[in-house]
Amino acid sequence: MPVKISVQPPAKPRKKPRQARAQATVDAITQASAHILVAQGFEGFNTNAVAERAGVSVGSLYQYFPNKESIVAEMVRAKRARLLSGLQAAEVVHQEEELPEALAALVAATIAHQKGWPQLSQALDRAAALVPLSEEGAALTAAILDVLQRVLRRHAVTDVEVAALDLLSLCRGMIDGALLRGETDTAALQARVMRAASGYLGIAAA
Amino acid sequence: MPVKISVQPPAKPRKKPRQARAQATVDAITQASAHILVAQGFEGFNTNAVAERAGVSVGSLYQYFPNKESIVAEMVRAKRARLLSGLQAAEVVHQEEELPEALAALVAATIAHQKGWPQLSQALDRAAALVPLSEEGAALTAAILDVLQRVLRRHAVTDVEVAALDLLSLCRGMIDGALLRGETDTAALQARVMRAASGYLGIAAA
DNA sequence: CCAAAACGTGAGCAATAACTCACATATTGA
DNA sequence: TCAATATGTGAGTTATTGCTCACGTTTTGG
Repeated sequence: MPVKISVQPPAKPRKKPRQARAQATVDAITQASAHILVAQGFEGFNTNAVAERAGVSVGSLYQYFPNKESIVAEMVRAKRARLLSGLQAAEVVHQEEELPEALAALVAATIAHQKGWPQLSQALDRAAALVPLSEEGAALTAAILDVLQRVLRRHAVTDVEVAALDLLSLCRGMIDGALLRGETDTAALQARVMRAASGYLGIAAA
Repeated sequence: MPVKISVQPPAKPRKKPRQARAQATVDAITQASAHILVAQGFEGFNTNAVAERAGVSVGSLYQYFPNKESIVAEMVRAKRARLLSGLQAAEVVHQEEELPEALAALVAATIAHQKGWPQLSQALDRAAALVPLSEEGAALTAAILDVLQRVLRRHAVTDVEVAALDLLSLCRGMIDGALLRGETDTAALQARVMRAASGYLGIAAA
């Protein structure tokens, strides 16, 4: 049994869809992948099942994705990109306000981001650890942390690197847990997360 | 493609090891499983690899575990049992003290529990979602929440059910994140977690 | 000492799944 | 109109892996 190669080029690129029907095929594949990831996890995520559920042939799948990992990698990339947009928007809008308000905006953006389909959010987060991400995917992760660090630094928080990581872990944990057990009152959730985050930073909640 | 059967009896039991060498075999299997889970995740966790790494034959493996899921289920059960012990001990020792001190003891127990081999802790937490746990495993999870709820209730915290879940998510997230990125200063970590938890509960840190 | 029970072995069966390829159909641009 | 290009197909190849079973070895109890 040969040991897994430590790092290999994340994915030899395949062709991009040029016609509308090709884009529809790609969309069907990612949709089907989402459903299967939620239902079965990365275990049980196989290209034959994805193709069948998407209503396309495996051959079509491999025209646009070089391997099954790349499907997940692309989904993770897209999700990270959406979160980053949300956070950047919140950062800009609340640029002039005090820390509690700015933080509240970031937390709200994170909750909104996970709220749509929390099971998929969780499945992708788990799967992200098992596949080689694209360069862009990794860069997005760093950019997300950057936003948080910038906001904290602007408000004179000390030990910004650790604080950003801690706050991200804290929020992810609480939000994920609450949404997965079916909580729908996002205002209440937001308030609870803010109590914890404010306590961490030693400030009063907004 | 037949749909996965929703719920089947978690595991038909196999024989228990009676002689010392049999116990050694079982231990070798769980040790090997730990290494493989850490290195490859539940993906890449296969019985042939486990047996080879353990230095036993697959046949021996299947004498004590009815299927590969049951190996993980047993590891999860054992880990939950250890955490529960730690929490119960902390609960008893700090029974007479105020909430900040009692909470600090619980947090310390949780950190100590994850500290030994954080990668394995994380791998097991992830894998736990993918295998049917034994009844005992599920009961242990409930018991862990119970300890937290008892402590909170004793100190007149409101909304104990939600608070217990939130605190558990919050701690898990922060502790996991910090230990996985190699943090070794557990006292500092404990202080940061306590700031967040205290803020959540609206009390002063210990 | 010896039979029965416990333990250990590993080749190999059957199922699954990643991925290819030879070929068919649809669309486009001139 | 029609070739070039894009897209779609799915049976088949190859490798992996969960698990069994027929058999050998070690330990135990009387």
